[in-house]
Amino acid sequence: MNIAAVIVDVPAKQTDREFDYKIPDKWLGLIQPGMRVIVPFGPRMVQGFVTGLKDKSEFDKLRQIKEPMDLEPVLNSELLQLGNWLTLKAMCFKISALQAMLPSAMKAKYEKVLKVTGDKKNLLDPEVQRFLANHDSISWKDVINGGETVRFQKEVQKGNVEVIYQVKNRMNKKKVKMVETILSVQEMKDMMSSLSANAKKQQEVIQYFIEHQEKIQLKDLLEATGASNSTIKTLVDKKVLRESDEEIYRNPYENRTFEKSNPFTLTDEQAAALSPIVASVEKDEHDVFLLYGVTGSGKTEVYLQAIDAVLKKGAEAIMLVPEISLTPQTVKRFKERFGEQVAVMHSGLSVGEKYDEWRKIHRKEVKVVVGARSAVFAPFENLGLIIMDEEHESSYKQEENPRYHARDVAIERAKNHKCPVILGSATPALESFARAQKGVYQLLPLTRRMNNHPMPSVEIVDMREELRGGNRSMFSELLFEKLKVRIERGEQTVLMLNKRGHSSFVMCRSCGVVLNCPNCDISLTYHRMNHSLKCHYCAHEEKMPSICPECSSDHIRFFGTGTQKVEEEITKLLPEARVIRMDVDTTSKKGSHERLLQAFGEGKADILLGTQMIAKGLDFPNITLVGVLSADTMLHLPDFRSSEKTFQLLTQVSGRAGRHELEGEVVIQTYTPEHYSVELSSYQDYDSFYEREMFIRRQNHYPPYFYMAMVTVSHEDLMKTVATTEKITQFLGARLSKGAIILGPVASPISRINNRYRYQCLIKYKREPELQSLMRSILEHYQQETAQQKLQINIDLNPQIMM
DNA sequence: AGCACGCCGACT
DNA sequence: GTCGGCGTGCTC
Repeated sequence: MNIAAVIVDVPAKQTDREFDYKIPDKWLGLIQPGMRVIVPFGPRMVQGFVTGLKDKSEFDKLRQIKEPMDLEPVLNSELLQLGNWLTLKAMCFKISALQAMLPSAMKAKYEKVLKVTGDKKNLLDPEVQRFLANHDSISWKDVINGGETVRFQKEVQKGNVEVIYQVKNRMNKKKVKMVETILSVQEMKDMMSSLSANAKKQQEVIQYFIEHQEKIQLKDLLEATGASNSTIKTLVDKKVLRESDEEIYRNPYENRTFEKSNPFTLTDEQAAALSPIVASVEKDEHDVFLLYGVTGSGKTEVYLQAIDAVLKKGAEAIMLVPEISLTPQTVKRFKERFGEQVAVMHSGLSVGEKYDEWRKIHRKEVKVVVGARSAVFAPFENLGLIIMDEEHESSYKQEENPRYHARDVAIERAKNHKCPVILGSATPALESFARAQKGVYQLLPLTRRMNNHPMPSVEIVDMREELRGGNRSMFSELLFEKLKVRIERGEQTVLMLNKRGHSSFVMCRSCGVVLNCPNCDISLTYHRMNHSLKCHYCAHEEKMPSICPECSSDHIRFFGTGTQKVEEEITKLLPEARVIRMDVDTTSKKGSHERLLQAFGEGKADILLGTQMIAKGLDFPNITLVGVLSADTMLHLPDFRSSEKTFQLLTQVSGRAGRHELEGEVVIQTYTPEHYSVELSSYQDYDSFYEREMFIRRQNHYPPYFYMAMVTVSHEDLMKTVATTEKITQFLGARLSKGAIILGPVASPISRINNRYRYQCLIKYKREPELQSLMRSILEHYQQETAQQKLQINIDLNPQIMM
């Protein structure tokens, strides 16, 4: 077994297969499947994953593995197999699937360095010598930036300079310097007397080690003794002390303490939901449970106790939460119950912190991981349970390659491990609820709120009426009155502005022109910070004009009610109200999300104003009013799921009110009060919504009645884009069954991004066993053109967003 | 993806 | 006659 099959880090169709390498004798037995290695590939070095070992290769001129990057496999056999599954499911390259399962810190960083060969320095072109100054190596990037490529290439040809390809980890293990003594106490005491009298600091350090023999961090030792680095160095040279580097974990929760919490007594409903889960955990059975519980019904406690059962049998659990709700509140509940056994994975952590949390899992130092989408790949080997909270959330679908849905991955992994999956939601995705109805998933309902708190009362305000009544502000009279009362009573309010759809776009009031991005067919967004206009799809940015570029009128201004504008209006109307605003602007800095929520929780504000990000996971006892400023902004998006999304969002945000002793009220402002998703969300009536929406889905042949696949084609040339999409559409039309519905080619809802036109073709189908291979052959057919970046073809086998 | 190789046009 | 443009094909 001295040959390794390796998937190299070159995401291209032609290299999307195993390459064989000889394992050098010194690494024999050490190199295992699942390890990352550095291998020569053509003229350069690349990272690769060992996927298998063998004795023979079809290929006879094998090259050798240069070196391993890991001492132990980073992907176990289950994850390697999952990688193959993911490759098929997401139609991505094998390398992309493997890399998606690891923290980004483990992606390779490549550097090309030029180094002067041996003693050839004085043979170099004087210009080259000058450019090198007194270094004997230089990064290729610097050579390009300095415009010296030609001269250096000549030197390379002459053999005066050699090219070195380096492959490095993106992130290193964090290390600290430790100091310890290598002498006995007696030896140190002897030493003390022989030291000269003016070596005061050395004496103090030795005295310290006479009193404490343990290893200590250099930093702490310096602090404790007042000695300096040079003193320590002297003592190291005198062979009194020894310095060493020790790996440590970056700890994002360093300054937090978590008080141990104990399981609560469950309500009858909770207990009834928990028992089949525990039974399944104990019997090592694969089941999918849909925990369908109204907001505030105590789903989290069921999760916690289910995990408890998993830990009791010595297994591990993955707890998935949507990115946005990974607030300290959520983390806290898990850390309080399971203490040091919990690792946390979410985008708020730095690359290094994520890497360290991952290593804790890999080294089996933790048993539970709480994290967003990618945590579904946590390298546990004895998985006992996977939980997906708020399973309807769209953030579980990765919208870039590999386009996987964490729900599918969770179920696939649970099958491999013979363990249950819990999908939890107050407003399940229609696909999930339909499966529960069919008995594919097991439905576990929680119909009542904890301690029998009533559901909040919801009032819908028709904003058209308000306008007719002469109220042109963004607050209806009702909402404003209720808001005033809360402030008088010292209770808290959550105001949600559903900004998606149209944010603060800029329009001329004279000629009606809307300012669009020159590269993308999308309106520019006004940013107050630097008084500029930005495109959210490309990097385009321009100054806010003072006159309309079309008609030169100065009646140009930004529209759309941004959170900033709402905040200004509140300050005008209720100057005494303290407002915390949460949106992309105020939460972009690391940890600011947490800080703002904490401040609100501590009662430092009366109003929490924000976008969707405040709809989930908030659980503060003092919130008695929730206001939705405009419920219907996302209702009219060109997406068949927009009703579902609206219903879910309104129901979720309403659930923020009255979760504790105080009763809650909700005011929903809308221009379409008659729409069923607005109306039914006010009764929190998921079941009726489900019936209504399923009827529409059936009529229009949408999921869950049909599966979907979407092909998006983009090219700089509009005609080429249309023609290619047309060809693909015809190709599929001729080969798919009669039951398949093929829509297209049509322009994407965002018809141009970064000067590339976008067309799409949507396939709705019930059963197409050939679909995957047809899609593969499409990709293959256009391989050359896509490789040259002229053409882009994106295939999503389960699109969540129609853009 | 890189990178080498190789085949054609415009320069010393 | 050579330099350098980019299309073509390969990487164990």
